[in-house]
Amino acid sequence: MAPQTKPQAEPRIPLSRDRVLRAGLAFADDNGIGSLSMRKLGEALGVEAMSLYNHVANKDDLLDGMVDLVFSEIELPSVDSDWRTAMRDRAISARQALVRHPWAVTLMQSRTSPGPVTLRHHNAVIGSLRGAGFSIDLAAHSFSALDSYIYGFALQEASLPFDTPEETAEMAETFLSQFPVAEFPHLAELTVEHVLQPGYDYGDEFEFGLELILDGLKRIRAAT
Amino acid sequence: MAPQTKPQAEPRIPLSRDRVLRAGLAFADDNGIGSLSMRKLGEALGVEAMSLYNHVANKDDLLDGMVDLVFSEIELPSVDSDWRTAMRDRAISARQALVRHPWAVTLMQSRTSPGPVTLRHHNAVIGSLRGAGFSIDLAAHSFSALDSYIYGFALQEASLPFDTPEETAEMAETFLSQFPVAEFPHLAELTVEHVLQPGYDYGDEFEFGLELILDGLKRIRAAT
DNA sequence: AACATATACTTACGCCGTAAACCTGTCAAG
DNA sequence: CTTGACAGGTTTACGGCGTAAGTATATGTT
Repeated sequence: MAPQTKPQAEPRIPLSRDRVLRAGLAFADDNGIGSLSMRKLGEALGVEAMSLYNHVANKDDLLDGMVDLVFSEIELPSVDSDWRTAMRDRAISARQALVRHPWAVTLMQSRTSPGPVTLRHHNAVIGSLRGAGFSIDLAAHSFSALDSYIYGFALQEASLPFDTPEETAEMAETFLSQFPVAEFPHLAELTVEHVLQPGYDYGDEFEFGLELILDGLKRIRAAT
Repeated sequence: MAPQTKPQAEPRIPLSRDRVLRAGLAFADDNGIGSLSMRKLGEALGVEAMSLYNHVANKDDLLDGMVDLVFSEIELPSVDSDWRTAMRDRAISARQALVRHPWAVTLMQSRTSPGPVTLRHHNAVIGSLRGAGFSIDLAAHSFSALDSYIYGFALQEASLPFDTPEETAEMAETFLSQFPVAEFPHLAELTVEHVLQPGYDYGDEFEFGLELILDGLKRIRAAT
C-alpha cells in the first residue's frame, strides 16, 4: 500500500511569483479587492499566508504586480495605424481591461512605482504621437487628456452599482422612489428619459467622449 | 480642593456627526486616508473609538459623510453665466476641491450611496445644460464626458509622488537614473524636454483637456 | 427626588499584515 | 551513502483593525 492515499490528487505545483500574482488577480476579480488578504490568497493557493512572502516582498508588492499584469492586457498602440486609430484602439483596449478588473482603477492611484510593463506602455503611447508629428508639448497634453478621460471613465463605470440592464432598471426605480423627485427634477428627468430607456448601457458613453477628444487633438495638430 | 484638577482644560465640547465628519476630513488631509482608523480618529477628538458610533453608523458611513463634505466644497454651476462658463467654473472648482482632498477621488468609487449634497450637485449640472438647450441625450453625454475627465485628471494628479517643482525635478532625476533610457526613449525625452523644464506644473494640463472637451460640446450643440 | 435618555467608556472577538523561528524535501560535494 | 546547505514551506506571535455587547454617567424632565 502506498504510504499516502490522501484525496489530495495534485502533486503540489510549486509556487512562483507569477502564480501568486495571477491568483491575486483572479481572487480580486471574483471577490473584490477589498476582501483580498494574504491569508485568503494563501488558502486559494492551498498554502499558508506566510509562504507567499517567499515570492512577493509584502502586500504592496503583490498589488504592484497585479496592476502591472492588468497593464499587460492593454494593447500597445499599433505602429501600422495612423495616430488616431492607434489612440482609439488602445483607449478602447484600456477600458476593456479595466472593465474586466474594476479594482485596478483605484489601485493604480496609490501605487507610485510603475512596473516595467506600465513604463513600456507609456513609452509606446508617447512614441506613437511623436511619430505622427506631435510636438513634445502637444504629445504631453494629449497623453494627459486621453489618460485622464480613460481612467476617469473607468472609475465612474466601476462605481456604478449595477452591471446588467435589469439591475440598472431596478436601481433606477428604487433610486427614484427614495429621493424627493421635486428636489432633483433634472436628475429624475434624466433617469426616466435616458437611463430607463431600453438598450441603455453606460459603457456606450465611452466612445462619445473619446471621439470628442480625438477630434479636438486632430484640430489642434492641424493648426500647428 | 476640587475633586479633579487634571491638566485637561477644555470643558469637553460634545461630539456631533458634523464634528466627527470634519475631524475625519482633517485627519485624512493630514495623514492620508490609509491611516485613518476609528481608534485614531477617536484619539484626535479626545474620545474613545466606540463613542464615534453614537454619531456615525460605521466606518463606511463616516467615509460617505466625508465624501459628501468634499462635494459641498464644489461650486454649483452658476445660473447667471452661459453654460460654457458655468461648466468651466464648476470643473475648476471640482479639481481644486480634489487637490485639497486627494483621498476623496478614490473614495468616491466604492461609495455607491451618494449623499444629498452630491445629488444636488449632479442635479444642478444637468439642469444647467438642459437650460442652455442641450437635449437630454446630449446633456447625459456631456455630463459623462466632463466628469470622467475631471475625476480622471484628479486621479492622476493625486497619484503623482511629488507636489513641489523641486520634488518633481528630484523624482524625474532618480527616475531617469533608474530605468534604461535606451529602452524608453520617448518617456526619457518627454521627461527631459517637458517635465524638467522650468515652470512645469502638471496641474496646468487640466485646462488644456477641459477646453478641448468644452470646444467639442459647443460644436456638437451648434450642429443640432 | 426619581427617572429616562443620550452619550461616553470598557471589554472582547475575529480578522488583518508580517517578523521570527522552525521544519522538511532536494541536491551537490565528500 | 553520508552530510550539510539551502530553498521554500509552516507555526507562532504581536500589535492594530472594525465593531458587537454591556456598562457607566451626565443631563433634562417630571
